[in-house]
Amino acid sequence: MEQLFEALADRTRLRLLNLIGQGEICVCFFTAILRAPQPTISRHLAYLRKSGLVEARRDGKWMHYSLRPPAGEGAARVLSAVLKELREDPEMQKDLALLQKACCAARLPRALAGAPRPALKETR
Amino acid sequence: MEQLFEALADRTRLRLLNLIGQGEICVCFFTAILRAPQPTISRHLAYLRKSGLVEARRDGKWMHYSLRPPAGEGAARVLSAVLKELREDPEMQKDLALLQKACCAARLPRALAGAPRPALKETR
DNA sequence: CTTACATATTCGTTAACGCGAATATGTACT
DNA sequence: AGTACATATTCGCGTTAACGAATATGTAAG
Repeated sequence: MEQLFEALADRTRLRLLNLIGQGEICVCFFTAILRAPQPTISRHLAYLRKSGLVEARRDGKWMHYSLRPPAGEGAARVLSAVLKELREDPEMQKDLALLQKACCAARLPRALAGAPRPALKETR
Repeated sequence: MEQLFEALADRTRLRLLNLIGQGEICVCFFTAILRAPQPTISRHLAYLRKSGLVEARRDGKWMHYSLRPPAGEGAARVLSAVLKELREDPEMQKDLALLQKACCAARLPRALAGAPRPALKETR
């Protein structure tokens, strides 16, 4: 349980989780949306992977990350309360807006040209 | 929000919160139940106080700590989910059992003689 | 096989954390 | 004032975490 909170005790990781909560997303979108250096993103994703919160899937050159709901029922309830609460934060909302925009744009910005679009769940 | 999780990312603090969730308790009970050195307990309580999760009340020589529910509705929901989940952990259950015992014992152990008994909420 | 690109990992440094030991503060009692 | 007790704080240390910079891995394409 502390391990869960260690994983959540970092703003970058919370922003990543907030995005991953929307569906399966590949790394290049994270770096574009968070505007953080790629090694930083990669390290935090590795951290989340080791803590069991997310899982990765390789697709050619791209790595897609998605949420892996915790095994225990209680931990799962905690996590979903966290994800819900995150959406109250202005920066998190901005991140989500950027993700929506990137997802639906007719042409992706040059930094993302060719990248597979994230598969977002339908928004409630 | 990260600050909340930094506070939760430590086993000692989780054990303290688990106990404080039962009602207002004074420091000597924490040291007796967790069997940890007094400065350690005191430091972690200070940490929780600074993070706004608990508040302290002086009563003569004794300091009583109690839960301070987070301001935001979402954060409050997260915390209560956490507290509920904590009770699944064997060590946390053991701590609660020791607390109950200390609270209802006819005579307190010598280490706690004279200490004000915690005011536990009724158990559901 | 070389290049290009997406992603991951390593290295070195700096900052924060948790702890034990020692000490300080605050309160009650005499 | 002086002692006893409950609690808080400080100090020094080893461990861990995050970061930028550099480099390595893996895959696709020519």
